[in-house]
Amino acid sequence: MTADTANQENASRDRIEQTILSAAEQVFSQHGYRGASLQAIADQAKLPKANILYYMGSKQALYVRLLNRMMSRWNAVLEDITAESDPGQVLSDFIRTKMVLGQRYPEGSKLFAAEILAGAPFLKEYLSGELKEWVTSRAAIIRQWSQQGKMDDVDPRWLIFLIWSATQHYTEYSAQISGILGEEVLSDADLASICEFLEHVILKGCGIARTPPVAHAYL
Amino acid sequence: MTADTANQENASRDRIEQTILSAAEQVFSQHGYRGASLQAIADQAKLPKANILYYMGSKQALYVRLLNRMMSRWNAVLEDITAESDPGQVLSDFIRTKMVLGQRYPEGSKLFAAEILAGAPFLKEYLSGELKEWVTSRAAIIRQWSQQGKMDDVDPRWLIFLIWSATQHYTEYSAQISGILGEEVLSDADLASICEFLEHVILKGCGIARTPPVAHAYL
DNA sequence: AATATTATTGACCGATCGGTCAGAACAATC
DNA sequence: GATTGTTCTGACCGATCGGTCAATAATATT
Repeated sequence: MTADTANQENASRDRIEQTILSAAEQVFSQHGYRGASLQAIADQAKLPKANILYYMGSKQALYVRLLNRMMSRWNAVLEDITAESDPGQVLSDFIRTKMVLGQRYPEGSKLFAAEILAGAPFLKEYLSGELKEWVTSRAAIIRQWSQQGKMDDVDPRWLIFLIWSATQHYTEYSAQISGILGEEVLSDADLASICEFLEHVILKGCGIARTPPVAHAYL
Repeated sequence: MTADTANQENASRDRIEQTILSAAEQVFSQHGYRGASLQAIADQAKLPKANILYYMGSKQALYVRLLNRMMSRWNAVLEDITAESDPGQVLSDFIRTKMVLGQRYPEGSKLFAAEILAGAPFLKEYLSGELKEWVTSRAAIIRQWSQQGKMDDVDPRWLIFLIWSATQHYTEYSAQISGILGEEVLSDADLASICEFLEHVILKGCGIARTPPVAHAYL
């Protein structure tokens, strides 16, 4: 096997795997792990069912792989904040980043939500390990901001959960939002309006002076 | 059938139906409509599978019945607000009521969430009908509050969604919250702290002067 | 006591589940 | 062109799916 053909083969394999992962993400996110069937995933990917198993091994392996892919997308968020950071800037970015991630990977977000609803059987370890550390360390920094008088003395954990829930809501409850607003998908104007609202309420609610308004390219 | 025996029979029937509904709510809320099996529900209820179908007719009928029961619990929320109401009092109550409802009916809340995640196949009509009207009418009142200068000029729809998401989060993501906090269930002190936080941030964030602090019995 | 009604459930139905496997089809190496 | 290795997939497996049904048991009505 030459380097050329190896690359070609791998590229072909990658393309097929991406097709399967994308199809599986849709089905799993809608119906959860148990509710999803390999046949439904195969239909979505327009491949024979046996082909799915040939590439992914098993239903569980496919599911875990999707979870890991989604988790890895979150690694960069709020990675480099310090006690000296500007709370307004950081929280603004946090809100916008989470909002963009949700809009960019709606199926991944819903997949995560379904996993949590089922009691997080495959993510228990991650939640009580990595994610707990993530929250603890960020909470410590936010507490320092409060002590420095940069913001009100609120419980940082509840603040993080608030931003999580508020942003996640618009992807996971998209069916509800659409039904209520009467729009099939949120327009860019809606998204901008929502970001603006969340920043206004959360920053003001935490007693943070807003950083000078900059024109954000949030999508 | 005498009146006495009729009551007795109906009481017996009611008790069995409640057992089934409760068991089904647990299973459906964890695994969604497709992921739930009648056998799992029967095991949970400690009844033969055929008995479930004898009382409920079909899987779909059982599911729809659960959805309706959950929806009916929400009917009273924010029912009697007017342009003259005090925003601080109303939003405070809204936050606490939603928080209590989520804690009181965690399985029902999760059931609803799973239905929305699946694309709301059984609730599309409700969302774009009753619920849309509910939101529209409340939004109109909130807008009047803004015009009267009682609060900032924020989009009332985003405000309603914010309160929904923030409160719902603690029931639907209970597995995540537990994992991160390292507590199996939220303590009463945690709940009080969360309510306090949400009121502080949301009211202040909307420019609403807080109503004099009253000792609330929120659970 | 006899009869009618309702409640209960094991056995079974066709369909679908996740997963296996043998062999066809295809491509790379010699 | 023969050989080797990889990709692909129809056919099949036992288990489970939602649902039916006939029988039995229990209860009401007469």
